[in-house]
Amino acid sequence: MGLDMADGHRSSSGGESLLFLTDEQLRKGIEAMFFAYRGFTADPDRILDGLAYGRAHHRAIHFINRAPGTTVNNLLNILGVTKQSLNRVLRTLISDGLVQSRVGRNDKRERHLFLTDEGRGLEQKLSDAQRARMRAAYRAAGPEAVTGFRKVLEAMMDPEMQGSYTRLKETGQ
Amino acid sequence: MGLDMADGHRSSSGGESLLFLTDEQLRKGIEAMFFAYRGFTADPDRILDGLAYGRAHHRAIHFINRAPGTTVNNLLNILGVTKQSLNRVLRTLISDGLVQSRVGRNDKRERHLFLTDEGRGLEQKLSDAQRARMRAAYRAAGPEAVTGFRKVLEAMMDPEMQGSYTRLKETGQ
DNA sequence: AAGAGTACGTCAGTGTTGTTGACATTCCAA
DNA sequence: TTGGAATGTCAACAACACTGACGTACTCTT
Repeated sequence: MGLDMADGHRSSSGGESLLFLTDEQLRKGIEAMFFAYRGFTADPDRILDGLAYGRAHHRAIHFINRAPGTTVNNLLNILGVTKQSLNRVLRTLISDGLVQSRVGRNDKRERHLFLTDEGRGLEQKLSDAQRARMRAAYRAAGPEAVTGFRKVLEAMMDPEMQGSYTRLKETGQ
Repeated sequence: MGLDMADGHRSSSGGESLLFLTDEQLRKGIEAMFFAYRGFTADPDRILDGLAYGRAHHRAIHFINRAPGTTVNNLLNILGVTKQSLNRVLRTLISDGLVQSRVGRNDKRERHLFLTDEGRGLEQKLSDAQRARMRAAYRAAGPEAVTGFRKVLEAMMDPEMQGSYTRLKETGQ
């Protein structure tokens, strides 16, 4: 009961080599996610530290760049935070001249969000850093590993988020 | 310059199929990490919500369970936060009777940390939830994908954290 | 034209989690 | 035994999430 956890899934029935589903394997995966996510955010965090921004600003900038003209509501769904929380971030980005907010043409209640040149500048800096690490990891692991990596991550998302992810992947709108 | 980013790595030289290193592929990986991490923490977060605890408490409980008798300093290095931040979390866990802190025998400055029965109970509940999602993802993706998944994640960690990860993996202390 | 509903912004209050700074205790080595 | 290093604790503060309530502007339905 101490360290060795009940290992209820080792070689259950069938002869299908389900060893990769043991609790030990799963725990390794959990810890790998934890440590890897730290590395994943470390480089952008260092850049943001100098400025008055945080991870929340990075996320907003990333997705506005990804889907220019997106509405506040849209962004809200993607980021999964409250509008009050997002608003605080957007307010600073807009007043600092990194993001521009335009009133909708069809529906004037909506605000469409765009990066300014300055905003794109910061986005580049951040995503260059993040891509560099991702590229190194991809290169070290090889193409097949990358396929598996993405497969597992997609299966780990909440279904609605799988939707957001796929939609972004396909259309970019 | 809007959506389609400069794609400086497509089929560079050699004939080695480096298509998996395009900026587009990297960006997909980045977004996959973002959405997947949300799913990864969602289930434990829901459980913690009811109690007065957060993600930091979960992390502490996880690694104390993983390495019983670990010192505060040890835990500090693994978690990558300041000792003051960890201390607040430990204080509530100890006063709530989930964690026990014993003064070191050799070095009385050190505190060795253990889960109580109650602490182990919560740990089980949390890790059951997290493992269930991980298991579903693993099963959906298949064994080869899992190998690739872990490979990429390990390459993404900071080197020091690779150390912590491997050490945990091998010895379990 | 009136009323209901939607999209966005804001104010106020709260909780978790990170930070720095100051400080007490303990150990070890000069 | 004294000074420095290691370890852990307390206090105050900042970032960023949350809820709840409200105001404004606009759209859609009847």
